[in-house]
Order: sequence, then C-alpha cells, then structure tokens
Amino acid sequence: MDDTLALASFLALSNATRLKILKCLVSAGTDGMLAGDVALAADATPSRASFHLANLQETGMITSTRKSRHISYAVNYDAVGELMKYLLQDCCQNNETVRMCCTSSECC
Amino acid sequence: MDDTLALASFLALSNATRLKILKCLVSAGTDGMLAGDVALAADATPSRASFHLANLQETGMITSTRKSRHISYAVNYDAVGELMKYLLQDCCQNNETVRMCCTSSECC
DNA sequence: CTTTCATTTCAAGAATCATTGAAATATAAG
DNA sequence: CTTATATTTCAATGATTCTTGAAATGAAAG
Repeated sequence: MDDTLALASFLALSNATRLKILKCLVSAGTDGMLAGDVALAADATPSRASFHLANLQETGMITSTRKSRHISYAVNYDAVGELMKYLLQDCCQNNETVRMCCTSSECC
Repeated sequence: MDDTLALASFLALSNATRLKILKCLVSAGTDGMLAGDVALAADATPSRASFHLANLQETGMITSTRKSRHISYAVNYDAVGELMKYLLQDCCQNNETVRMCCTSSECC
C-alpha cells in the first residue's frame, strides 16, 4: 500500500459516522447492507450516509453492488488487512510489540 | 481502547507530516529523537513539528522526555498495538483475513 | 542576572472536511 | 409513459484542522 492510500484510509477511519458504518457492515456479513439501512443504522440522512459510503469506497475498504433499485455495501477485508499491514510493517518496521496485538484474540 | 481515542488516533495518522514523524521515531529506536531533529527530518518548521508532535502525543502513540535543554520523543508501541487491536477486534470482529495480515512478516 | 538555545504557545488566515436540503439520476412498477 | 422508490450529486454553509511567524517559556552557560 502506498502512503497516499494509507493516509486516505486513516482519514476515512477518523470520522465517527464512517467508523459506525464500517462496524455495521462488518456485522452485516458477506451479504452486505443496503444504503438505506446503513443510513438508518448509522443515524444519518441518506445524503450524509451516501457521502460517507463513497468516501469509504474510495479507500477500497468497502465495495458496492447494485441490486435492482437498491445498492448493497460490504466490507472488503483485504483492504483493511492491507492497512493493518502498512501500519505494522511500513510504519512500525514489524515491531514485535505491535505485532503481538494481532496474533491471537487474547492479547495485549 | 474507546472509540474517542481510536478516532483521534486515526486522525493523527491521517496527516502526511505526522506519519513521516512517526516513521522517523520508529527508525530512531528506543532512544528517541530530539524535537529539533524531528523537524529537520520531517522537513517542517519547529513550530509545525511541535504542533504535530503534540497531536501524536495526545493519542499516546508517542512519548516525550526532557533532556536538559532538549526534548526527546519516542514511539509508544503499546499504544500503536492497541489501535491495531481496536481495528482488528472492535471494528472487524477479529476477522481472519484481516488478522492474517499481521501474523507473519510474509503475509497478504 | 543576562544571554543563548531549544521548544512551545498563540492568533490569524488558509485549507480541508462535514452537513444540509434540494435537485438529479437510475431502476422498477402500474 | 407516468409515477414511485432508492440513491447520489450538487452548492452553500458551517466546522475542523493546518500553517505561519511572532512572542513566550524553560533550561543551561557565561
């Protein structure tokens, strides 16, 4: 991952509404979630949800597929993983302490 | 880690100068780096470097210790690890794909 | 105690980002 | 073809963040 995408991804994660949306989509699973439902779940107007969904999609962390009149959004775990990898390896030079936080569910 | 700290940490990482500073401090090792040297390395004015160092310190990802007239900054890997953990566990519900990106140096 | 050096703080302006509501687009149904 | 539904786009405003340079602080040396 290049620095520009990493910066954009961190910026995307730095907004409360977008973080909420990401968590919703994780909970929704592989089927994803319709834009309207995301707006309801995130307590945002359709316009606002759309804005933040587009922002997240620009970073690659979520994807969208149209389903007739609706649009379904889903998490792209590969992209999130790439960001984790960037933080661990490119930023922290694969530091042991940082890496240990992710090697088991019981950590830190 | 609570959401507020996570949001502030992601915001801190979303700035090019701050990301550069963090990488410098990682390279500097446990001894850390003097504020003035950070400014030089990050190609920023002392004032600007100080602003970004303070911002990073607020998130806990770096620490400072005064050494006579100088102030030395160093990375706090525990805090960075906590953020990784938040992203992996709290956001991604410990998703396998995301976790795999951090379990070995050869991954993704 | 004065000076010097390293760093921070502050205020102002510039830049970026977020919110709002209305209008536009796309798809399907009658 | 017209209407209804779902979503996005747009422009304007508001809010937050960043940069800059000058002044203030803190610590050591003469």
